[in-house]
Amino acid sequence: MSESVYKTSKHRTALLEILRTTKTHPTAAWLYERLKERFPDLSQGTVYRNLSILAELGLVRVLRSGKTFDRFDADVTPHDHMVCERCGRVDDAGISATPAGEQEAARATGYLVTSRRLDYYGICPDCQRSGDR
Amino acid sequence: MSESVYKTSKHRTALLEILRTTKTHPTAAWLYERLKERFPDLSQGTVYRNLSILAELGLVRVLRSGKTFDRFDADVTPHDHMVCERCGRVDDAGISATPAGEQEAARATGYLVTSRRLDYYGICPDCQRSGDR
DNA sequence: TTAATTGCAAACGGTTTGCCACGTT
DNA sequence: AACGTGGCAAACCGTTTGCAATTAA
Repeated sequence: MSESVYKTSKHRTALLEILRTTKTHPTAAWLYERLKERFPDLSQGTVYRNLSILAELGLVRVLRSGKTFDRFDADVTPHDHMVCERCGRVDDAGISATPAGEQEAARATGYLVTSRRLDYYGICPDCQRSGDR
Repeated sequence: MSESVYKTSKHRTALLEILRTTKTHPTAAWLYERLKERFPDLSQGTVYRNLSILAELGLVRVLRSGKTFDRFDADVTPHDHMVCERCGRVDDAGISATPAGEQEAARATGYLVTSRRLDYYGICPDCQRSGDR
């Protein structure tokens, strides 16, 4: 996990491919199921290992969401997220709004700010429709 | 955990008190240690149970941070956070910046936005000082 | 050949939960 | 008496890791 020179691997390549053609910010479990279709004797460890390598390479973003499990995003350009508090779904919120307060916050706290994450929480259209509760 | 009418409890009261007089956004483990000083035969379950009750009552905010464990905040007014990527420390970022993009994002995605969380990531002053790596 | 990759299964670690005794109302 | 609360320990569950076999370079 230190100075490795990563070799290419079918699994990792396929994993990234799936991630890039998926807009739903999948969980590791979902990716595992999806990838297992192509590699029947795939193990969870492989998925987790490769996700962390992809994240290390900056090819994937880890969204540690409000729920207990992580979600992953192959779109590493800065953008915000909408998190549904009912069903846990995560959508893109479009272009990231004002980094306005960033400099101010950095100055006030003395932090060296390298990135930021903005998540909106609410109810997704589907859950609004299927009303109740 | 549904329609309970909570009774007062020394443990819960003390927990909230500690939380309110602490600016460091403690972890459950830290709170457990702290509270154990006052209640020597305290168990972890009690801390977790009470934290979740306090959260349910809106008296505490759960900051599911970039790290693997949660942090808790008794300041439930809207404000953002600075997360140190080196040591995991979490500070307040001061007054929350304008929710400028919020309406736009809500309109674009169809979400009913109820709240948002803005976290800045970077290096805290201490870690900047103790340089290296 | 050499080091990265994988499957497997056990381990990890923070959090949750079932059980029963105790405390509050 | 009725029911929330707490201690204890086991269970949970997403994730990590050690190991031996496999595979890419």
